[in-house]
Amino acid sequence: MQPDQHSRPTGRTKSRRLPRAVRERQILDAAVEVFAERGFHPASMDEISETAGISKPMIYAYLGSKDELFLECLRREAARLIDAIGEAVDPELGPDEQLWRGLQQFFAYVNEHRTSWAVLHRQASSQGEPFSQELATFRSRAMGLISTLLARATVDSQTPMTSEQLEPFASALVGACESLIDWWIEHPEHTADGMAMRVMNLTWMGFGDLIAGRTWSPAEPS
Amino acid sequence: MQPDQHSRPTGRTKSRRLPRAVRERQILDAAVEVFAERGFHPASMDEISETAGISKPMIYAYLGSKDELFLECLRREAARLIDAIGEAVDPELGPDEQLWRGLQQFFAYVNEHRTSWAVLHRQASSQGEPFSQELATFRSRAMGLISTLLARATVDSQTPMTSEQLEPFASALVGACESLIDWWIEHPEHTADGMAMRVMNLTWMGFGDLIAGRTWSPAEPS
Amino acid sequence: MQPDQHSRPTGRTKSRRLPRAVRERQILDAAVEVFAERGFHPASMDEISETAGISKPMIYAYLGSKDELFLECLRREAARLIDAIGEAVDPELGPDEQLWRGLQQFFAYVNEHRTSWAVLHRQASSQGEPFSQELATFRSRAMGLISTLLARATVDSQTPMTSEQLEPFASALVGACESLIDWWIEHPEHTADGMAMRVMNLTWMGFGDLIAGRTWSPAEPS
Amino acid sequence: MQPDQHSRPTGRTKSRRLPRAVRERQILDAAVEVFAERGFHPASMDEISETAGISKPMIYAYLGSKDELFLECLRREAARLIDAIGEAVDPELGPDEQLWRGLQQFFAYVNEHRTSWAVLHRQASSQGEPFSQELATFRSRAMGLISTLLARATVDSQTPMTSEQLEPFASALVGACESLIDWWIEHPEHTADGMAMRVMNLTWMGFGDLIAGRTWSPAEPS
DNA sequence: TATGAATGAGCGTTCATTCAT
DNA sequence: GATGAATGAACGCTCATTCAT
Repeated sequence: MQPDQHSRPTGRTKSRRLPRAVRERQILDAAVEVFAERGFHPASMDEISETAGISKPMIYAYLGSKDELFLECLRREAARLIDAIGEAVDPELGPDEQLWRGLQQFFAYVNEHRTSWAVLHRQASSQGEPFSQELATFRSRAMGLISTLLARATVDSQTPMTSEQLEPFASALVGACESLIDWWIEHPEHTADGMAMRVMNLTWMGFGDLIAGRTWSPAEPS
Repeated sequence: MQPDQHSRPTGRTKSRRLPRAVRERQILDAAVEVFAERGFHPASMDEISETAGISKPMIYAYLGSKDELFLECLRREAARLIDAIGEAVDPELGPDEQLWRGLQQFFAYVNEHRTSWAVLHRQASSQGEPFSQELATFRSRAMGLISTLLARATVDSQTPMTSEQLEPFASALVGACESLIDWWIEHPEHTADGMAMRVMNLTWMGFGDLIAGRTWSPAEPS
Repeated sequence: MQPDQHSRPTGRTKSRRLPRAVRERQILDAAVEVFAERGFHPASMDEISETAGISKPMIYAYLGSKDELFLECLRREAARLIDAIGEAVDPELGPDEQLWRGLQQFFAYVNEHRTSWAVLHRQASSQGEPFSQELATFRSRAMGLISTLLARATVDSQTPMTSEQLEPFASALVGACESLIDWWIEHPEHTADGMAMRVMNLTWMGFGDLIAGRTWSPAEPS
Repeated sequence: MQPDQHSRPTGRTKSRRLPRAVRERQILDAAVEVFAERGFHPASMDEISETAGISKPMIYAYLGSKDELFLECLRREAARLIDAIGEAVDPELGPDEQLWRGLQQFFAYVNEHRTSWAVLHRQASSQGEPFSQELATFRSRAMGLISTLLARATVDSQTPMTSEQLEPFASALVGACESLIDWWIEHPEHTADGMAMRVMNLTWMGFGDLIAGRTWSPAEPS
């Protein structure tokens, strides 16, 4: 019926016999793409295997079930994001500058990896137990960074706060960022730095200061 | 699941042949419950019909397809939430007090209607176009309230801000609340007012003030 | 939900309490219309009841199941067609004139009652046993008329033929007419008489005569 | 049902994992059988898959939806019938002899493939647009053959007729054959050649000649 | 009498998953 | 190692039919 539809477009004839690591990367790339575009349930293993250019049995052999595949996507993308942010923060700086750098990097990363973020955040949060659990792990790592940072900043004040007390604030900060990204998608004319600045103004200064005309701005030439 | 919700009027004695409006409510109640527990796709019309105690054909006759049913759930729950919040705000008060009342009511409502909130927020945001559209409509209404409120507050300041400029801050505020709810679920020992207070401290005062030991608290006995 | 959609368009307020015969006619009219438009299986009892302006339980009370309803449609429409044709034939005339009159009337009837014909012929012939049986009954009555007519015509010839021998020819004649109607639908510019003439030319004269330029035409002014 | 149709090659020893082309043939065979026996709508994909000895998903993978499957049946059977007839006609012969051979072959084919014919004709003609369209295509090909044949025959006569003028006659001829087959089914004692002869007598000679005792018969020993 | 309300049963379709080669 | 072939199980949806009022 369809006689000559074989042979992948990319010159690789047959493309067989690749090392396992490469295959796994191909599969995960395709999976992230398809999960991001369709959502977890509507994404079919058929489409993922076609996108990856690898037959379904291979996917099952390498990554297990659809759930495990999705979890693996989650872990990889989360690690990438955390790494990107971690590299940007310099513990020598003041707390507001550290937060600022982290936010800068966060929005820059999301800007460049929209699909990753879609998989990571929106899809994972809405599916049941195994995934939201994984997402929670990632989130708590991000929140841990933030609350530790803030805790250190209060150490010398009159009312030092434990990192545990600061956890809900970190959570709220993360949520604020996630929500702002939705707004950003509909207002793409703003820059990543502009978005980070908004978060600083809201969470460092607060509406009280904003209303009074006091805003936050980064220190002299970064 | 919710033991004393409506209490079958006639002690389960074949209370069939109810008027349409009643059936529609039963169906929507069941649908919200099942969608919240399973998520949109995994929720099956069979389970919804069993939960509602009504056969599937009636669901289709009254509410249409699964998509339409979900949309209707969304609309009802969103309207309820918005109403609950709207009733709590008194335009005579100062902006921080208004925000405070709104947040109080919001967390109180969510506390009492966890399943509604799950349907409304997490499920709707992760499914495709027809639903995220509906959710956006609801969200923008909430954000409109907030940004208008803040805009009025800056009118007399040196740097008045338009409600449009304040929109991203409103979006971030909403996201912060949503995220805090996740944290709350894992720390249920806190009260709704405590949660609202945290949001006030973050968004009205900001980390800057928090670190310096300045916090927000409601006006004298309300 | 839809508060004021009652009250039939036709002034009859409520239209209740009509004699049974009238109800049955309404139902059959609607059924023929819907069966003709949709086909037997795709036609739903819901649509029939809506078209008739009568609730479904009434249909079941008066005409029985969907199958029985369709059979009743068949019987009524077949009787009408046979009657129309029977009235046109005058046993005093010659056989070709009788055939001609019958065909005239047949095409005239079909022209005016397309939906009836659709129900009668195309739908009935393709559904299973109970219906094709009914259709066969009708057909054999029509074929009986024709073959009797032809048999009488051969009585005085050298090779008289029994009406039984002529039956297959009658069947073929009926089939030719049915098929011509399909062609007619796509060439509606032709008149009913023109169609009848074609049948006469084919079945009375035959290709042999046609090719030789000999055609049939009705007797002097009818 | 048909005992000696293909004879499972390996005596039913789990002969799974067959190439696609073979499976497609099996599916189409089963589909034709079931569609013919039950009709289009009452035929269920379940029964087709059981009859074919193949699970439903394979049917969908190979042939698409129920509609597409039916269309494919139509195309295959129509092509077979047209081929069978086309092979029988010899353009060197006179027009009546050509028609005679074609009819001979037609009745012989239908005699051997009753189910095919049932699918082709009765089912396709009564279902909606996509199918009657396909049937019309097939029919017009058959009619084209006939009317061209007749047109050539009149070329040298006093009143030459275009193939377009002859189209309705061809249509009627086809309908006559179809209807005769119904009669044949109830009188199976007649031979295929006998049936073909009846058509010749009706359409080549006409009732006029028949009544007068003039009949058609094939040329000397064929 | 007349009907809105109600359902059992079934259909077309799809998908994650696994054999057999 | 790699894949085309294959399926059990389920899902969304509809329909003919009947009950209770």
